[in-house]
Amino acid sequence: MTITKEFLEQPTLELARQLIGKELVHETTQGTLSGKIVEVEAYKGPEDKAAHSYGGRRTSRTEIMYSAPGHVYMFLIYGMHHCFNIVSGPIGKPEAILIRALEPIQGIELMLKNRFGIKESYLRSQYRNLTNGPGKLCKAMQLNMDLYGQTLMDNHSVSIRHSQSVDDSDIIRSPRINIDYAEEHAALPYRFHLRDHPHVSKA
DNA sequence: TCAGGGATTCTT
DNA sequence: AGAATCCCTGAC
Repeated sequence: MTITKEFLEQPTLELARQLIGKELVHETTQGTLSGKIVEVEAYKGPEDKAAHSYGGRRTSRTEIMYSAPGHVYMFLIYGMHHCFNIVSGPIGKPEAILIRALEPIQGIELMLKNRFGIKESYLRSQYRNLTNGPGKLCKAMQLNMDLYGQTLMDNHSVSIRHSQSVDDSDIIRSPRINIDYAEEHAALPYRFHLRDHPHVSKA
């Protein structure tokens, strides 16, 4: 069962928490790809120095963050890697949640092909390395700039499904990764991940 | 118009 | 620890 508008309208930090354990699904022409969300980070709009929308920055890149929750915010980082984000918060408040790691569920062979181009024997050893980072999961799941501005709801190619619920005691909250430039906001506990899960990004 | 830097990943 | 690699942003 797919998530609802009401689910997406939760405050950003609660939505981030609730996304842990959900299944991210991408229907491609080559098949269905999906994975369980095991790590996310919240970016809280104008008042968060780590956010692209800090200070109300509103450009063609960040524009979608000002729209309704549930839109897809894609961006390219370091000239090479895509990152997949879900717009959150009320309309006009530019918040978003970065999906940082998945546990592969469906379409694992295609994901391996997308990531490494190869080969059955290579598979097993690389399984844990398939989607354990924001750029890696985009490559594996074929998430790219074409998805910018899509909605997670209206029968688009990307969606999120409910799965088994996750207990609070299995979730770790900690500071976000690679945002040293955010000064006093670098220490905010806006990262959520499953405890001891092998597909959480290392850092 | 242009220089600087980045919500990363892979290799050395 | 350093490279790859290029779009976005803000300043000039």
